[in-house]
Amino acid sequence: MNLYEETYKIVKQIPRGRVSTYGEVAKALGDIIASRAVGKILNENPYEEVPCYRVIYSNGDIGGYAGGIEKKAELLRQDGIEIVNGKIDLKKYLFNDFETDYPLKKLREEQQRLKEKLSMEDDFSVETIAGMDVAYGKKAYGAYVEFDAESMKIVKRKVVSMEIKFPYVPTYLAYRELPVLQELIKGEKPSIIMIDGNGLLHPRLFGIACHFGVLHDIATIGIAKKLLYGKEKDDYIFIEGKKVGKRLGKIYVSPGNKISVESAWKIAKKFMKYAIPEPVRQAHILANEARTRDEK
DNA sequence: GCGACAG
DNA sequence: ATCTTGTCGC
Ligand SMILES: [Mg+2]
Repeated sequence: MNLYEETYKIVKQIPRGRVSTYGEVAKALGDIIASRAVGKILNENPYEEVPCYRVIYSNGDIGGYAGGIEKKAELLRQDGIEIVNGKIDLKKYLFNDFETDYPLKKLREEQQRLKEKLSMEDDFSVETIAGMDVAYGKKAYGAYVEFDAESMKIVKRKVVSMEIKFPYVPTYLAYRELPVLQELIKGEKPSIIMIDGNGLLHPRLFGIACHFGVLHDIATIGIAKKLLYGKEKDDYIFIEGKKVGKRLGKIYVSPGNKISVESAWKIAKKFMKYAIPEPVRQAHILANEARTRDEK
């Protein structure tokens, strides 16, 4: 699923003389949480036939335009739309009767379905611990760094790159980064993988670490630098009363698959040298080096 | 303008 | 996450 193309397919439906909003387009994609992503996607619109200038703020303000806001206003006036004091009357001009199959709703349903395959019981060995992360430029660059658990030394490094097909949308991070991680894991079989992002610490209890863990039937740990969701109490994070993660200094550790909150936290702690566990930190550094080398 | 849901 | 550079208003 390419969310860029899905978005262009929707925006293309806005007729001349009407406007829609970033939020309405996001709703047509299946989740209003993607409204900022819609703005980003339209900013990169490569298609002449996709009238991205017909998408404005939900308060009636014109919003941004890569070719300048003045150009956007001019194009809208050419469509016959009145702009009064920089505002457009949405009561009069709003279009939201989109034909769509709500792709984000389908992805949400997939998350719910795959969640059934999750295991929260400890079921792992501790021989090698890998970290994975992705950096972005024109393309996505993924890095895999594997540590030997006893010597704490790096035993393997790997980098891949591929086209970006999905923007960052809160709670759908997996759909942006999973394709890269899938490519990275080919031929590798670490005991445990630490992934930059959340595991259970997610509104649907299914962050990228869970998703990857289920897909590959492997033990995973989510390592997040900021709190996405949940209530914090005494270093533990709860979602609807369920303990889903534990704070480790400035970061949030949550189980992905085949591991408990406590075990995930202990493994992460063992690899703490700076603010982020070494496997993830090294993967982050390596991914950025790959991008810089390739694009700059 | 603030606050706002990982990366 | 990336951009991209100042020292700051709030
Ligand atoms: Mg990352």
